[in-house]
Amino acid sequence: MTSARTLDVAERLVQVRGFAGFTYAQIADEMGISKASLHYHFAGKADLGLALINRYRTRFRSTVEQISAAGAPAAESLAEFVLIHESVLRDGRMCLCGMLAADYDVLPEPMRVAVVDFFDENERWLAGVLESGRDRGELAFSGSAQEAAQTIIGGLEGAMLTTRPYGEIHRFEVMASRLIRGTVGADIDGTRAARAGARSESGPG
Amino acid sequence: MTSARTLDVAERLVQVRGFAGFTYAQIADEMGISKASLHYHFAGKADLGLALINRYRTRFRSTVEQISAAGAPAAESLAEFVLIHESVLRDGRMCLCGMLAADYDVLPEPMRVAVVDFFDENERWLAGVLESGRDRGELAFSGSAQEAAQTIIGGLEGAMLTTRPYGEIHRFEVMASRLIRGTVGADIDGTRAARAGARSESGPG
DNA sequence: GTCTATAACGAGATAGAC
DNA sequence: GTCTATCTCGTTATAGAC
Repeated sequence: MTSARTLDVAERLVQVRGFAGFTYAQIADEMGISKASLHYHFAGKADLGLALINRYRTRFRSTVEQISAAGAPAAESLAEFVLIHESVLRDGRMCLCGMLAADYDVLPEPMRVAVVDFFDENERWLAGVLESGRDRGELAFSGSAQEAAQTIIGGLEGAMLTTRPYGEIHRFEVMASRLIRGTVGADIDGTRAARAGARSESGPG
Repeated sequence: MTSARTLDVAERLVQVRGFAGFTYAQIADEMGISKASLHYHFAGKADLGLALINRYRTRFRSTVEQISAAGAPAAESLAEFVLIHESVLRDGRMCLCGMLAADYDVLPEPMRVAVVDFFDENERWLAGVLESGRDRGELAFSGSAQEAAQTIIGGLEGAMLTTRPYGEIHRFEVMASRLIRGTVGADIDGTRAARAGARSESGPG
């Protein structure tokens, strides 16, 4: 249990402060335990960092696979994919692996490999969504689905990166919407509106 | 002179390692002087960081103003804007302010303000290019030029961020090309090809 | 599994000679 | 302007008791 809580706290710290900018002392303080206890669960910062990526990647995978499994129209799946990122940003965080991509040069080798694996995996998943969306005539783009997927993933990471200093989620929404429309010709604002509608209907209004 | 050299060395270190990941000792080593000497020129890390952003911003401004002054077609100006980023990436670096945007939460307040100012200024310049390009019928996009500019700048930052771990500049080129085409309907590959042609003509071949 | 204590190192920063 | 020497603090990490 402590391991999981440690990962929760450390994850947020890395997403907010970067790999070089977070410390065992910060985790320990927040959890109300000692630094030494942390070392029992994660021998070193490199081990903790690697565990963070692996858990993040697994969780991310399960989320996107739920999206695919729903079998919704491509535009809707894309909107959900964007919403994953948006929810992270709403919490004031950068994507874990986006942050670690910035820190890439100071990462221990095993973490570097894991970060690249994360992007590769998401790129493959997204390319699959784009490919089948194009097959069904729901999406339109030239060239390979892989390239389009790279463009979307990079664009979302950049949207998070440049929005965070402003603290205005609207910035991200606008960029993501234009990015998806421009890259594969899909409109995700419909899903966003439906979501907002669903929220207000089920809300205390 | 030492101040300028210090900024050169520190700039690269920040672009590669982040603000929390670079140290006075690294600068001093590389320059062959002592840490104490650095403190004579820049009292603290916060002062050095602020000086870095201000110089970067000034240099960036002069570069983009040269682009506008050339009065080339919008697509060409956009290609030049992309090439600024590409040349940074070729050197294995992240955009200075993109990197600092990742480090935003650990930056001293004056640096935070300067980072946002940098993005605001470039967004204004780019929005101007897009607006006049649309007026002349060279570009096509819906909504405000400001939003389109935000999308492009964010997209380029993200393209740099996600390309750097792979070390394959081609990734960036593909993303940038798609980003510009998708956002404002311009093709920058023409300028890229012309550049490559010019290079091979003037080269030793 | 958690603790206190501490080691070992590197960080930013300062004093004062030259 | 640059140096050596040093300070102080924070960092990762370990030892060993409980």
